[in-house]
Amino acid sequence: MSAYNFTDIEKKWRKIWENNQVYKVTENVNKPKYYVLDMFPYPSGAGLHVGHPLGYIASDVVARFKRLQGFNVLHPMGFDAFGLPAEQYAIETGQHPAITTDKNMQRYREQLNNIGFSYDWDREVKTCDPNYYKWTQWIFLQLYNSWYNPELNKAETIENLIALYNNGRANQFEKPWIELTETEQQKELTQYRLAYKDESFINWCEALGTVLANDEVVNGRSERGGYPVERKRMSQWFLRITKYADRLLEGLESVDFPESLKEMQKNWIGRSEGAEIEFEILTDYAKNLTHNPFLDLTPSPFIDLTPSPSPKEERGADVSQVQGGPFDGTRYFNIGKDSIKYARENRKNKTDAENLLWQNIRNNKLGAKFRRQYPIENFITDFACLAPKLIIEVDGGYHLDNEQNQYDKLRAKRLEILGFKVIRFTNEEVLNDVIKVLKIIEVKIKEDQANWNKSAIEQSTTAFINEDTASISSLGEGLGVRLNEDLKVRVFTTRPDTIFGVSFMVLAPEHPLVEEICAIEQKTAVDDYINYCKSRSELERKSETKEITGVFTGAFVEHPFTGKAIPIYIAEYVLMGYGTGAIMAVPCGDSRDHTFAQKFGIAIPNIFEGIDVNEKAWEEKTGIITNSHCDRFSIDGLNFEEAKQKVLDSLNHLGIGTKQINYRMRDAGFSRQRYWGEPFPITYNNEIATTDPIENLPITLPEVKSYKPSGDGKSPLSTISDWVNLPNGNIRETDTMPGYAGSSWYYLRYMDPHNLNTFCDKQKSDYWQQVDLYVGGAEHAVGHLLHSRMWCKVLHDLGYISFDEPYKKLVNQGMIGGVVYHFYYDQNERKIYSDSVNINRGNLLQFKVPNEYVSDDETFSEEGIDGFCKEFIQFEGFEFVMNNDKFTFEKSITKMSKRLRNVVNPDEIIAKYGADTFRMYEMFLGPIDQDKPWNTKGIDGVSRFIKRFWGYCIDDDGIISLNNEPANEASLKIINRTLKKIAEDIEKYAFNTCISSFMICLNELQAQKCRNVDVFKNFLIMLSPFAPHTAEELWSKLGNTTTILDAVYPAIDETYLNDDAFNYPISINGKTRIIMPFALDADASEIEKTVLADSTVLKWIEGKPVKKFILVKGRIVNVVV
RNA sequence: ACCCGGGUGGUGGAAUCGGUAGACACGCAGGACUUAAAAUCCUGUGGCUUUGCGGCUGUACGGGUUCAAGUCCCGUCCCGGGUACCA
Repeated sequence: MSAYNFTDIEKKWRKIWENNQVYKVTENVNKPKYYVLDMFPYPSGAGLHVGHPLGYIASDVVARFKRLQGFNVLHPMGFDAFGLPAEQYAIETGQHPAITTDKNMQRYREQLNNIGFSYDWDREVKTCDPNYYKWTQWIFLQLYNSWYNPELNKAETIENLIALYNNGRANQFEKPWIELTETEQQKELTQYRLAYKDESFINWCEALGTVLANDEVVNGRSERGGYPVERKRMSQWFLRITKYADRLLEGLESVDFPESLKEMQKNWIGRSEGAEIEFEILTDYAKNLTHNPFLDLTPSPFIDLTPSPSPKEERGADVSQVQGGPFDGTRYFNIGKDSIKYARENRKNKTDAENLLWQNIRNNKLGAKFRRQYPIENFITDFACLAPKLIIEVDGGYHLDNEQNQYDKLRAKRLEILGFKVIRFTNEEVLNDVIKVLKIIEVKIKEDQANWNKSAIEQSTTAFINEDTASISSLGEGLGVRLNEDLKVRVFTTRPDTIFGVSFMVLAPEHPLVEEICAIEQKTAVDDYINYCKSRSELERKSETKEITGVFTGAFVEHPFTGKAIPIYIAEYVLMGYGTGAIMAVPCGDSRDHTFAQKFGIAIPNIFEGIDVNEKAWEEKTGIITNSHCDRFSIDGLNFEEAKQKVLDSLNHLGIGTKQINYRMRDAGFSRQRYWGEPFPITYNNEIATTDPIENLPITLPEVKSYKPSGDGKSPLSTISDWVNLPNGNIRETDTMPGYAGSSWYYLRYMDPHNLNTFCDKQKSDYWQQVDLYVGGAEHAVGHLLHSRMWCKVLHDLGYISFDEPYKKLVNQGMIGGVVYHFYYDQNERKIYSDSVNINRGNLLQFKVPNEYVSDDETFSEEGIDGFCKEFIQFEGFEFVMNNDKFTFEKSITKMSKRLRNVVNPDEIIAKYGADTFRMYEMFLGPIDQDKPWNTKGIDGVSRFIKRFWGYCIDDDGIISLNNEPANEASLKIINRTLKKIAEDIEKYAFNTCISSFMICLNELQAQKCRNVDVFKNFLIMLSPFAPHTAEELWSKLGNTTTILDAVYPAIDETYLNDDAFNYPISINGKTRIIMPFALDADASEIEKTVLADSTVLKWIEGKPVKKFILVKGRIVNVVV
């Protein structure tokens, strides 16, 4: 046979393919389209390693296969070219990142071409190319100029929002829109823009004078150099991705992603459904405490919450405090602070009449929840019931005054507009015959009860709240002034069903209420605790073993059902950034609350039937609720779902709780204080952001003397004054965009890569539509994939593209690992331990060592140690604890990375075995989505296969040794079956079994001595996606003048797929004993007769009676005796 | 701690619906060719047992359902990934 000279063959065809532009693709409406996309690489200096191509090969196989099937296949490649390594290299060497990046891209392209991918390089996309990032900037402007309209549930242009303001939509400044200054208008709009600026924390490293990315920070120190890192507050760009939380979640239903990846995205978004519940604060009562309340909740000593009434006092119900004209019905006011204080005063100094009435109507005594001194709009009502909407006023003497009378009338009118009924009593009426008064109230409640339908209640709970605050507070953004904030703690809980298990409340130490509610006696303790929290760095908070800490505030809330007083604590374990920053603690149902209760000696009321919660909380959502009732309400005997619903309904009736959905996901930071990224098309005029007009795009990166950050936390761009300071006096934004900006939409640019007028022509995106198959690593599960999904939805909402999910199907290729060596070290003792040194590694930190410091015998030579310490100066002066005078590493398999320098280069493999063998071997390694360590051991098997295939088709003189001798039945069977199997397996992305099938097919054909040229032509076609060079060479040797790329995947001849006989395994009692052939259409009774007459079968039956005879056609026979 | 994956020979891994466990390879052992080596080809290769035919056993472990379980159910252990005082 003529030797299989892969080097020549591969070189030859690569050249021909390139010259003939065989991979060029254009929109062709006559063919169905298929879009196969790889996650484009970041062109690092280290070049490709063997892990990269795994996914690329898989997608290339699919692309080539789809082409054989007649699809118009888009299979592009490009580079995610902005990034930190090039910038760091620039800082070190002064080399412009564009130059290094360019060089690296060149090298990548070469390496990729060596593997024989079918990319249309005409469509190459480079994110650092101004012609590309022009459109990244343009999309940013679309984000900036859009807002998310919750009514339409989609993004729309900011002009629509401005129009709403012009039509009287409320704003935070409480003035008509046209009266706002531009700064105020922009401030208002900033709350809605999909791209906005806000203050937030960054990782600041003083020693390096730079901002660090999260993964550049290791254990609270900079990865490079190990310098301390602190959190610094800076103004940063954000993308309002949280508005898309629900749609990103819903969208997952419509796409074919791996379950685990969907799960990750779901967790990241972290939607949790629950309720927000208000608890009224009883600040004053703590002062009267004489004994520890926590151990003594039932029966509560605080059931009577009324302190001795103070002398009557004329309240100035105080028209003067009402700002502006109160009755025009269009403007809303938050209640003034003084009014609230005043309301509190009144709570303390109740009139006798009010007290009497209060004692008789509180705690749902009349079947409805009343509150005292309840502010509605700018009024303070004596008693208010939100459902039914009822207000009871008890009048003192001054109400007889004429002016006041007038005012009362007007106020009653306004309250009626809001849907409230006002009943008015005099002090005397109440004091003389409270029973009569109560009856009147009860009748009113009953009258209204008929109308207690849900929608009415929903209205009632929102109508009296300032529209602006309502929308904001429901989004959990904590902006604006909330009505009644001073009087209530709002908590978020996913377990409203456990409300009777509440025995304390916890606020985050940063909670704004803390200062206000804190009792004087507790002030010192609370301040100390807050200071303690502040002093603790992020590092300490995270690394320290989770010990629960906290402190009592001295304040209480009232339990909405039982009326008992519940102490309020502050504790670090409640985070200000999630939910409302406050929780109702249920120690019997939450382990953290349980620990806390135990530590602070708080009661642990048990509400779970038959479950012991003394030692441990019961966190399951199963079981029956008990001990959960008050006078008029009970959820005893209900399960989780029922109880939750009932409590929610009731809270809703009472107007103190609403269903609430919270998300863990935060808005995405979009600012980097770096050089090598897209500049923002934003300038500032007196702090007001102005967008660059589209015709000015791209805003290109200027040349800069030093790539070092400015040292004050700003990007190097800030040092170029003639770039920063524009002729018109505006100042340019000096942040740059993060790495994910460019990669969030690149799949669209491939469709129309050279368009100078738009990011992607709609006609083209309408043709190519979604990516049919997207292949890439799972490490992008949340970052890149969520961002590009969001961008896609925004572009869709704004009408630029017609689909709202970018990727139809996603396959995660597994990681190909490399060997990594590591050691354990003790930061305090300053010691580094060798392998097999007997020490508890549990308390030590691990450090992975670049491979170059490790010699073949896995030891660390003396020189190695020196070099190592020079590079990793944080270990300078550490003692190396040896084992038998040797330092040995521990070994593991990890992701190949430039940083660990354990990279295996594909070029070497290709030089030795050829690209086709390399391609097939990577596919043969195992399922595409599985992680596997790289080893070259098995490659010989694939290499032999290709050589054998070659040698079987080509004789010693290099002449085709296939012929026209008709193929026999067996050969036609195997080739047809393999054709079917390969097609099926590719659709299933089971590439490893494809390779096995090829081997089996060749083995059989060889055994059958089949050299039929048609059989082998078919073989070549199905082999070509995997081994394109070899297939093409043999294809042309067979006399074909067109490329095998344009061949048609052979039709499968069904007649060869079905056998007419089958070798039945005959088992007796489930154990296979012999094999007997039967025709597939053989009669069942015939088979039974024959089987039971067989001597071997008889032997195993041992004369026992046959109980059952099971025949599964084409599968098995089982005889049960 | 929680949520996802996964656990099959010396190794990588096969095994549509529950239906012959270990396909296809690597490695190893023996043989052929060769002066020799490489390459190539042939034979064998889960474990235990038996001279042999054969038998027993076997898919992390323990139970269960079934005529039949790697596959389904319950419990346990281990490995990998993700997330985390998220209420």
